[in-house]
Amino acid sequence: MTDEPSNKPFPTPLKIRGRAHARPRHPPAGDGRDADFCQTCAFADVCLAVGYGMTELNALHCLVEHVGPFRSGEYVFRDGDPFRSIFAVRAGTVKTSSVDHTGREQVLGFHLPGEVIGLNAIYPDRFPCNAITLEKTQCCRFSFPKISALATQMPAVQRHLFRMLSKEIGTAGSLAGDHSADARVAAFLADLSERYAARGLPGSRFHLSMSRADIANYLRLASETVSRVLTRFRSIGLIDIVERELVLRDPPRLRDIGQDLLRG
Amino acid sequence: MTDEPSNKPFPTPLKIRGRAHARPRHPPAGDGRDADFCQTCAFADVCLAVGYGMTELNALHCLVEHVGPFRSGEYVFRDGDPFRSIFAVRAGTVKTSSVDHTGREQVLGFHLPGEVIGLNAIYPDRFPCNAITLEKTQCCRFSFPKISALATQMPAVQRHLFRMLSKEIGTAGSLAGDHSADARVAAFLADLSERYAARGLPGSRFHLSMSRADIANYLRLASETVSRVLTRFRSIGLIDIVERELVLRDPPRLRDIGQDLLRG
DNA sequence: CGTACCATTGATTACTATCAACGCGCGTGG
DNA sequence: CCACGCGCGTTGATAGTAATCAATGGTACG
Repeated sequence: MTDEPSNKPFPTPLKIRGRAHARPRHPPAGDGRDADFCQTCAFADVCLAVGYGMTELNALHCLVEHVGPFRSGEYVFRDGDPFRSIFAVRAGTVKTSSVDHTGREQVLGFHLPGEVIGLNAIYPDRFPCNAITLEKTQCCRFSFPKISALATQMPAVQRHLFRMLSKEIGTAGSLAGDHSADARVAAFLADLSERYAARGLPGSRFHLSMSRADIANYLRLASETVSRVLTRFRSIGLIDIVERELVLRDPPRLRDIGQDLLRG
Repeated sequence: MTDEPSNKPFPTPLKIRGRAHARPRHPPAGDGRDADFCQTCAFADVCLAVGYGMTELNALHCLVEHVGPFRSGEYVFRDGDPFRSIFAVRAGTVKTSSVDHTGREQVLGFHLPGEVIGLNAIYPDRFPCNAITLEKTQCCRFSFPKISALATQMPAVQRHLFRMLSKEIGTAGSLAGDHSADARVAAFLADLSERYAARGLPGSRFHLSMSRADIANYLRLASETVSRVLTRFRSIGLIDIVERELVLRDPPRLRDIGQDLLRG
């Protein structure tokens, strides 16, 4: 649930980005802010691992296509769509969810800038869930056949894909335990905080782009319960929250309350 | 949660096995029953995909090591062990579980013959759980560096690894929903049934190699609740169960009760 | 300015955990 | 050989956590 350690330091990523974008033909990329976006990208460490000036690096960047911007509530992909690409969130937030046979939505996850979605579609060869933007959002699209082919030539890419996939196995199972509503909410907030921090964004003060209902659905609680827990957390000084603006006042204690969930 | 479709038919696997075992040097393999074991192996379809007589096929089989037999209650690997290999169950049953900070066990899964364990260790580079045998069990060990190297040369192997990893993302999340005790138990039994059937074993009549407490722990229920549900299922003619011998009397209805959990 | 959605709070219900006791089978040791 | 202890499974009684039902206030948007 914590983030990829190798992502945290970005010694000299901008130069890499600059070089790569020297030939941005395929996608509609090339605007001035790309370097900033890529800095948070889940593939950033692959680029670093590869080194400068290699043809493979260009290959990786050439198979990226920028998609979006999406407005809030749009679909990046839909449940049942044939699987051809994986996506990385460049900016914004994406919610993945499926709809059960009774028509009820099941939120599977929230995905922040730099995170990859669609890996769970490889096996069924169709997307097993919807990906819906929660705010204005931009994504990168990676053709999976192309990146697979690249992986056979570049062990670093293959290794990175294996690691991302393996990591998701762990995160997918982390909600499975039977935990109290307090523990679930605390773990949720602490996890979001860490993921923001891992991408260089403020981890103790951020905006919740999802509704209470989405949080509740994700945590398998009633939205009323989420509301009550947040109110209680605020009343004991753990957090400040007005609307969707959140301030963590005691992250260690929050982590502690949610520790069962945070693969402790 | 259902099994790999491409595993179900085994047109002509035995010949492949025979050829492969023509040079069983590395591992202590080579006994007469290997063909039977491999027939249920998770890598069987890879072998099929590769075709006959290829050097890569030999490479795949050469990097297999047979480990065990383990007696009931032994460890295949332990939480925290450095990750070097993935394992496939050849015969028997393996339980994976972790221990939380309070010392309580958390059962993550049960693994039947032909299923692979250890994929969730790639990312942390250590095993994030224990793997404990529930009965007399034999496994195959695949060096991960070696199989990774092989994957760069053989797209079919890479593809298979990607697919297995992706599949586990789905299964790992399937317990996350908030489902009734009835639904959980029904889904558990139906899932076991299908997995046995997928390997050519009788799917409506089998032995539960795990205790009620293990089942309950896995399903995040109390063992008393599992007991009550099983008793009720028997009383309404859904199943027969004495001790750990189980007969499914109405698999469709069982699936129906557990449908929420069984993805779709 | 009204409508609709979101969030909060209160009252009640229900499911399952927990506590407790008992039966059973099995291995051990007297 | 039998008594005993132990682990496992079942069944009963009680309690607690969170869901559900219900109502209200606030905010955004048309």
